[in-house]
Amino acid sequence: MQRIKLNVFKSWFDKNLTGKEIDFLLVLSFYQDKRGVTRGVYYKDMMREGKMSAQTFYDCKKSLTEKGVISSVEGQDDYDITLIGNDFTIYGKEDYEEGKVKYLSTTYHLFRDPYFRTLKPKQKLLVMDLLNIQMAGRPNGVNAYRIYRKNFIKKYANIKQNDGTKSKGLLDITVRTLQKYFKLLKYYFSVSLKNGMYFFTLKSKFAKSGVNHTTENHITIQHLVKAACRRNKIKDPDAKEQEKIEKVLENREKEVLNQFVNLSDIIRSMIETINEKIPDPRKWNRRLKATLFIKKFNEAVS
DNA sequence: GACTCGGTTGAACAAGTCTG
DNA sequence: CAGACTTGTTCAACCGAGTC
Repeated sequence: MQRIKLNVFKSWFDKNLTGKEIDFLLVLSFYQDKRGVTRGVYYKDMMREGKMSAQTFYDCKKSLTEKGVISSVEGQDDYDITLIGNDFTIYGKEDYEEGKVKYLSTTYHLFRDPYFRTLKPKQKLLVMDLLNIQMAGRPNGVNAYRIYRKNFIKKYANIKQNDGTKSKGLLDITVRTLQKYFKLLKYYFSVSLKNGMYFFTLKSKFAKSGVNHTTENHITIQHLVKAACRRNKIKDPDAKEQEKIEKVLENREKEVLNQFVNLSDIIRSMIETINEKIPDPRKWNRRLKATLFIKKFNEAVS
C-alpha cells in the first residue's frame, strides 16, 4: 500500500521534519500494509533503502515518535512501526469510486530518484505538494498546474502584506529562499511564467509509476515474509517455497491483514513442527516448507 | 551484532549587494 | 524579476568510540 493519506501528508508541513525523517517515512510507505503498519522494520534494511547511517535510523525513529508521526513496538532486533493515521481499511469500494479517498501515491519514479534523497526537507515537501496537485484527478498529469506567481509565493513563503502584517506560508521560508528552490523545481517540472502565472508540468520520466496495484500488495507481502524469516533466523530462505507462500498470502490478503495473524508466529510454529524430533533448538533446521506453512496459516485464521 | 553518546563539520539558512 | 556571489550562523547527519 504505497500511499500516504493527504491529511497525513499535510500534517507534515508543521512538524519540522528533517530530510532523513521524510526519507524514513517514504521507505515505510513502500512496505506498510493497509493499516499503515510496517512489520519487522530492521535497521540495516533502512540504512540501505533510505541511504542513512545506523545512528540516523535510531535518531529518526525516536524523533518521529516524539513528533507523533509514527508509533513503534519493539520486535526481535526490529520494530513494528505504524504510520499514524494512515489506515486505509476504513474505506470501502464506494469510497474510492466516489473519490472520497484522497492520498499521495509514493509509487512515482520521483521517489526512487537519488537526487530526491539529497533535497532538504522543505524542498521535498514542496516537490511532493506540487506533485500531488498536478496528479490529483489527472492520472497522467498531462495538464499543467497553473497558479499566479503572487498566490504561489503567498501560499508557500512568508510575506509582508500591504497593511504591514506578516503572513506565514506553508513552508515558513523567505520569498528569496523560495525563489532559490526554482533551480531544483526545474529538475522535476517544466516551469514557465506567462502573464504573472506559473505553469508547472511534472516531467514524464518522474511521473511514471513503477508499481501497479497488484505489485503494491506483492511488495507488502514480500516484506512481511522476509521479516518473519529474519525473526525466526531463517537464512537464505528457499526461493521456491517462499514464492509459494507469498502467492497464497496474496490471494488471502484480507486474512493476512487481520492484526491477530502474526506470520512470524506461524513460521515459528512451522519450524517447531519440522524439528519436533530434534530436542536441541540449536540443531534445528531452519527452512521454509510451504505446505506446512499453509496448514499452520489455516489453523491460525480459522 | 544491536544500540547509544558526544563531538565534528559541511551545507543551508537569512540577509546584503550586484547583474542582465 | 531571476539569479550569482557573499558572510556569519545554525544544526542535520554522521563518525568514532564506546556499552551491552
